[in-house]
Amino acid sequence: METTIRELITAALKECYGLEGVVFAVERPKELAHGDYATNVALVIAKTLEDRPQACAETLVATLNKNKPADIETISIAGPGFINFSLSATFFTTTLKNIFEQKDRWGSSDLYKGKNILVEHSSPNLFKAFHIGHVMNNAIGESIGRLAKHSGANVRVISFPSDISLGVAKAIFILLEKYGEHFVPTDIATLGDAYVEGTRRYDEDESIHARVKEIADHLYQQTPSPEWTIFSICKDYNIKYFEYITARLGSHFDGYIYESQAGEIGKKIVLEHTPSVFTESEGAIVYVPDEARKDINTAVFINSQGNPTYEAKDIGLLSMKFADQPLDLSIFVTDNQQVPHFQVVLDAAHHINPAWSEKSVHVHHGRMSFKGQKMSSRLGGVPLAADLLETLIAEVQEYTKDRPTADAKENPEAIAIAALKFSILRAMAGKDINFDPETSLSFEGDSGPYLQYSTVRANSILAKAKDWGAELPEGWQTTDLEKILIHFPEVVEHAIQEWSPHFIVTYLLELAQAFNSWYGNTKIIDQSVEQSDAASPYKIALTKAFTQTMQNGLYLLGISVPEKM
RNA sequence: GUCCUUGUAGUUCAAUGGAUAGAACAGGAGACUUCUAAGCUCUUGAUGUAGGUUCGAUUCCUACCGGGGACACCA
Repeated sequence: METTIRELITAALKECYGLEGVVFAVERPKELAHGDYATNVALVIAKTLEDRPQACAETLVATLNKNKPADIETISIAGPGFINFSLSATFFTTTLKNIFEQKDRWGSSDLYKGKNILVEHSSPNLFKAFHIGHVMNNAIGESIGRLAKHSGANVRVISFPSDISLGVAKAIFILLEKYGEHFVPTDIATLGDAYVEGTRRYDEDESIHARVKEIADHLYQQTPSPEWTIFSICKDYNIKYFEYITARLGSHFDGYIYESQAGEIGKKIVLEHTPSVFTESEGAIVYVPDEARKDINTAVFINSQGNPTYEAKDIGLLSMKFADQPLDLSIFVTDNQQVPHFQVVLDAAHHINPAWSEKSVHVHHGRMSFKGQKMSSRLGGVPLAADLLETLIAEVQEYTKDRPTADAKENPEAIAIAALKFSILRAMAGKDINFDPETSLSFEGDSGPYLQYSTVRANSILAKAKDWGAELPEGWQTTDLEKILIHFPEVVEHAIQEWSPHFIVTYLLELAQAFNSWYGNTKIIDQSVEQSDAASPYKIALTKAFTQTMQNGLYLLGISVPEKM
């Protein structure tokens, strides 16, 4: 519909003024009272035409009215010269029918139809605990992966685990010392603790440096040794744990690229492009950006020992990503601390293969900060993902305890995860999130559970409903719910264009509020009467359209809908 | 010091340069013999400071102030 209106206006501009190529907006007005679509075109052209915006609007509206399709009811002028379009009732019923036909595909777009998109997110540092920061990355990455799938593209989702590093060598040192060479991990905490302890010991005790470096060498060279054996076992264990925890959060990965693999390839590529792209400086291989680029730092790609740094590893990663398949888009998700790093890497990569930088999209999110002492008193330190989930699940169970409608067997984890993901995805990615469990993880008001609850309640009506139909009842007054419903595909498209899940969140809140408000004032089915009122089938259809839209939207956020709540 | 980023009610978040800056939580009030009250209705309250660009600025530009981050051999 947006496209139709746009074309209509473009034609009118040409007819009235002979104007072409005017940039104007067609959008959903903030106020529903202002109609279903609005355009600022009159305000835009008023200046070049040296006429009053209202006068331009009047001329345009006269022409628009002549060519008006049946789906548009009225075209009016308002405020400083906006042109507002109100749609006919038939358009809403057509949309409802579309929703029932398209089902799970309702709202999906074809922006990247037939393209190949690779999404990388949730890249863990093996041996380091999966904490709340990873949850944030996972929530955003998972949602972007799902948005990509709704863009018509072939999507592959991968993760880039950091496996071998000096830090891991420190952890192995501790494990060998404490448990000997026949160590077999039985829980994830032991590994995380070893990492922390190793880092501390390395800083305090210089006498272990030589041994730790030897361990690191053996890992890099894959030398048969006790450390290599332990490392291999622990790496498998960590990956299994990573898969377990991300599966609980709703993610699945199509594959992994390990940092150790990327490092070797990256080093080779960097050496091949020295000195054409990279230069030698003080024994290291560095990249010096163009002088005009003040926003990019010089960075070391291969250190003076001849080992690839993080930068070279990312060059290797880029090469591997683009080697696997012809990619149209490569999206990777990290926190914004790494923005400067990737600016250097992509700038350097452009000189090696322009596609690597041109087709890469870096989605960066803010970091979680914690409000006061509350978080630590509740969970202790930086919360691990698993601990946070347990705490939330316990709270959900407490909340649900006295609710007659909730099934005792109902999955409280789905509600806990919804609360968590909502608090992350509601905000525009890129900004830091001030994480206050008391308010951020609410089950009431604007929250994940609110969205779930609205859907569950509507579903329970549908379970009782019999006849339904999208035929418009006589004298039906179009509701806010219908007016909001029709915009879902545009919202999804916007979220895809910006790779911003928060547009979906904002929209679903608005939609759920409209439904709840309508629900509070309307009887949808009347069980006391033998035959429901004449409008009932349509109301049920509307409810059905609502739940379908909510389900599709929540899917894009990685949030599932329970049976009962 | 250089560069990047951010600043909106008491709090957590919205607002492609547009119409009266929206929600939610917290605070105050209320309705219901009704399909799930995690709900609904009403209410108090905000654009860091100073300039500039224009028909119009939370949005763009400049300076300042306050957060966050990066600045060569960690990831």
